Amino acid sequence: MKPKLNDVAQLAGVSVTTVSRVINNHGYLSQQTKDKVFAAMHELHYQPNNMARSLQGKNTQLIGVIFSDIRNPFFGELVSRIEKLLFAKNYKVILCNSADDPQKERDYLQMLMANQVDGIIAGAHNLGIEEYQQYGLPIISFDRYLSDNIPIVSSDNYHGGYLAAQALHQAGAKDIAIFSGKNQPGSPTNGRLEGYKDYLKEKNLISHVHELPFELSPALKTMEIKSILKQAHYDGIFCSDDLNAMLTISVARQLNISVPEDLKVVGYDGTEIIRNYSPELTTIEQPLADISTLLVSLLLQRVADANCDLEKEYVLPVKLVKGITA
Amino acid sequence: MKPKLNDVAQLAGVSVTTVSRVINNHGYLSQQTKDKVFAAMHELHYQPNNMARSLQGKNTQLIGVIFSDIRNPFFGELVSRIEKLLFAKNYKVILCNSADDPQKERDYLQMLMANQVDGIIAGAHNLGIEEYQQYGLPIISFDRYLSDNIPIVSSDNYHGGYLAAQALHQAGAKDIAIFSGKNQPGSPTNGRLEGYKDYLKEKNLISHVHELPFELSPALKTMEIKSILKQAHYDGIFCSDDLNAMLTISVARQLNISVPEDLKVVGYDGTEIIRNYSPELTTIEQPLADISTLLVSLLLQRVADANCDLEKEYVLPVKLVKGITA
DNA sequence: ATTCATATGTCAAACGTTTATCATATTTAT
DNA sequence: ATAAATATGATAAACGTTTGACATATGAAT
Repeated sequence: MKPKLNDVAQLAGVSVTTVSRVINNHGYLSQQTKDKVFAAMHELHYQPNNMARSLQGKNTQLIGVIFSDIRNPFFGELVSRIEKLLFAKNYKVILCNSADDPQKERDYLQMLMANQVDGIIAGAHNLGIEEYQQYGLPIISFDRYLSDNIPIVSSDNYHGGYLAAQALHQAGAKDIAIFSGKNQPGSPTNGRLEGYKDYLKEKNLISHVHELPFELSPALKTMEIKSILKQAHYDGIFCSDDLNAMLTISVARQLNISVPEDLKVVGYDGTEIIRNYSPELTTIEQPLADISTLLVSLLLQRVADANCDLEKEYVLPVKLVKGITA
Repeated sequence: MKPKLNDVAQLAGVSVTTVSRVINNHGYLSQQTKDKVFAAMHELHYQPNNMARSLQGKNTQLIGVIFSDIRNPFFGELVSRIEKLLFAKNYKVILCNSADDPQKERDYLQMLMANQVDGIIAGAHNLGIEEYQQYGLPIISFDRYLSDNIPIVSSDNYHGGYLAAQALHQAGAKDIAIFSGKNQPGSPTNGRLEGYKDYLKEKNLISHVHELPFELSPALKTMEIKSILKQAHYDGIFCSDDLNAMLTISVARQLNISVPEDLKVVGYDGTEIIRNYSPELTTIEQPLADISTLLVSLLLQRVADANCDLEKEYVLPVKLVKGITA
């Protein structure tokens, strides 16, 4: 059997009370006793049972992290960073891939509650999840409105869209389209779309909006892109994420449209993996380090003090990363 | 306050015992009572406290999943699949990125113990972690020997290396190098290396082994690759993972070595993201769906019965995915 | 009329910890 | 010498749930 508090106490020749005091650093303790107890804990490979501790009212040190799917490199990097930051603060991450399935997201929320997580970082994008409000749990949202008292951290999507359009235009493009995600109300891609539109309006250019639903498989997206590129003759395309940009560039090559000479492309996200392994792509970089740091820091503030005053929205600046595609 | 068993009981007008019996489907219960109880649970948004349940001896339904870093698309996809499979079986994943840091891995193991996880899937690659043996916890390992009683699931690295060399050779290459990871004993890349070497030996070709340490940044790897490509004149390179292959191809382009005409390249891993977004890459595909299914299934067998008989090693077949780079 | 399966209740112990209360030493400072 | 600070222990309640023991009631089958 796993060693318990009592076993440690016996081995160390002290009372359970004392062992517990050592572990929780509570009350008066001599160095000698601490040493004895730690030695015993070590010898037995003792690990306090977190279930029992948390029943007693201690934090579980568990944080639920909900995103649609870490296979998307953007979420992969974000979750990886969040995990690293939380680990450093002695928290553990329960990973929840919602797969853009509202029911799965709901189920996960319930599970997280049942597991007494201390808080949640949510970047999954299903609207109408009133569940988020009903649990009085610390929650911070990434890039999505969830409810009035849940702070949102996001990058400056509007400015990103604006910058992207500007980059295409300044690189010489005149006929500039956007391949955006599905434009649900409250979705972050809306900001990108608006920024794009506003820039074009300023320059008296016409905007061309194509929706490329998130959930399409790459093969279907490829078909869709191919059909668009064949019938319209854009010389600039702003893709609302880097993967779509990669696809667009690859389709263009297939159609003998040379990038960037005939067609300029700008992506969005700028993850490490894209910057490292596809440095040719011009893209709008979201500040992932700052985003994750802020998400974690805000959440831990709320965990420490459920009523602490936080802003409703934190918008972090984006920047253009020049490759050669625009 | 969160509703408890007692609150549900009162609302439903039954005893706590009955509510608990309903939840655990234990003993005789009328449909009417069940309905009343479920209705009350629903009305109160009741969620049983898993901490209390697991203290009582129930499973936590928590599984620790340790890999070096989900930013690597291979681990990202693997973890994503594992998460999905476990979720379907009502398990939750505690995500552990060991970052190739033995101390972090050790700390994580302790944390997982403290959190009473029901089992662990480990794909982190730090040797000499005797900790794995000392906890009597169900563990399944991916692609790495951990200890005698821990089953290993892996793809057929040897055959993968063999296939890769063969593909390069059959595409016309004669001077075939391998860019492998660090060749620690027991590391999976060893198999790939051996397969590569054996194929070349069969064909009376000379093997050229270059180690490209995992932990190098892409920029440093790029430098390294550049220097290798400049001084040697290989016409075929087997990279022991797809990201290195991407880097190699991109360096080749910079040096005006055209792929595949002057240099053929084969990668390893064949994740969805690579196949979808870089279909030009010829690579050895690891069967991620089967790997994750097997990892989860073996683990759950061990969770159900700690002493169930499992093989020491499960080797799954790989296959060559033809792109245009070889 | 008796037995048996079904259905529910009361009560209490148990899981492993934390923590408050009280008690009792031993040291240190005044 | 006395008070205060330091150090430890014994005991027990509490966290929320499960489960076994036991009691009791209803309805159905014999």
